[in-house]
Amino acid sequence: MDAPATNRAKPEDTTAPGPARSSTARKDVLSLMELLFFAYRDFIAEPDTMLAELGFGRAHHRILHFVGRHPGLRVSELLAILRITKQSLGRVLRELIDRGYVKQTEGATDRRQRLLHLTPAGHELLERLEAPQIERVGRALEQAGPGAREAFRRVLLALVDEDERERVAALCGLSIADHRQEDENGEAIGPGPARADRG
Amino acid sequence: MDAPATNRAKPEDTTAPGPARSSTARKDVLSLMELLFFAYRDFIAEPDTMLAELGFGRAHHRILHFVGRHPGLRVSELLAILRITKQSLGRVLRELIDRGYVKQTEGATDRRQRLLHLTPAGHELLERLEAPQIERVGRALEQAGPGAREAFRRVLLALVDEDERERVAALCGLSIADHRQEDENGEAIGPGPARADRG
DNA sequence: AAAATATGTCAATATGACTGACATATTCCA
DNA sequence: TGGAATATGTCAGTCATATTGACATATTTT
Repeated sequence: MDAPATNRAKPEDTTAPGPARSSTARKDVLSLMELLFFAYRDFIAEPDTMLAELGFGRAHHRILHFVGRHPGLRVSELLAILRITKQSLGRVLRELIDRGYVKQTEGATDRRQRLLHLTPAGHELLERLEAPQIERVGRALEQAGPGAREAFRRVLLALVDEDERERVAALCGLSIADHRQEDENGEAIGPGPARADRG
Repeated sequence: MDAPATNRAKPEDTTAPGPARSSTARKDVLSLMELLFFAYRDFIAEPDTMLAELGFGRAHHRILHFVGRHPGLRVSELLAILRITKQSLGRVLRELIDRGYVKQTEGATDRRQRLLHLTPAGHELLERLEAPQIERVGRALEQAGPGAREAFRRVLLALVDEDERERVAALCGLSIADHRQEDENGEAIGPGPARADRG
């Protein structure tokens, strides 16, 4: 299709403070932003359909995902990750608990904490929801060729707010310092400044 | 740009062997999916804040973006891109028109069509909204090193539904066949099958 | 002239956000 | 020990954005 470094991009004049982008480079970036929109749009389409059939929404999926991948997650950590208020989380989490997809346990050292876990039904549902997404991403990485995975990862991580990057990298089990932790206890996940509420 | 509002999927039919993923590769992919969430979350945070101050939402930004980049876009094309119903688009587009950010012109050859354009105020607003995003993406690409831009582009494009990929590539002005068109007339943008309504 | 197309609009409903206020249990600290 | 801080939950009201369904109008196609 095209040579790896097709110079549609321009010789990258990095003169001024920050990326002093030429008009061409600017359009390039805009194209990528658009493409990111389309990729994301299609990336969520399949689980959205399944969720709708269950009377759930995207918010439920997000919770299932993060709880599934980080068992023992605390409510406050989940709030920080999703960047929503506890009131917003409240109803959605309640539905998941009431319908038997998520369960809560008391914190071992701090009994105020509610540590979140998936039930077997929760694991099953999450697996069903994400199977098409895993398939899609896996295939995309293959199609994009060798090295694309790493480059993709680096760009995504660099898109994250700088002051959040380290925490996100740790949460996702990615490099930066590559301190992976498969801890059952939420405390390994992040010292979370628990913004609790915004108002 | 922002979070899509999709609500339907394609049958995708994964009959073929596909990527026979090992448990490790699977976790890798899940990490990337998580990272995509965080990247997207931070990517839209800045414009969201600005929009809120104006009494606008993400939907307004989406319209401004696509109209801004593809002047003369028809309503039906915009619907196909956003994958929403005309009723959903209706109110938001009306607000943008009423407040002087978007204007409509009659189609030259088909007077039923409403071709969409930004007013000078619309251009200004869009520029303000996207400046931080352009900055963010540009910086991320630089930080990710040479070649990252191309790899990122390839992965994103491969994430798009296969049967939409060519149209998306054309719309974004990206390779595949590299038939770029800077047409003032929306017809160049896509033969759009204008699904109009779902109900 | 009838059918199809492009667009617009009214109405009712659902989801997932928000702010604000307040309640409870637990832990920390002076 | 007792008050402050923390972690969580919940009620109430509002907003933005999406949905389905029905229908209206102008224009083009057949």
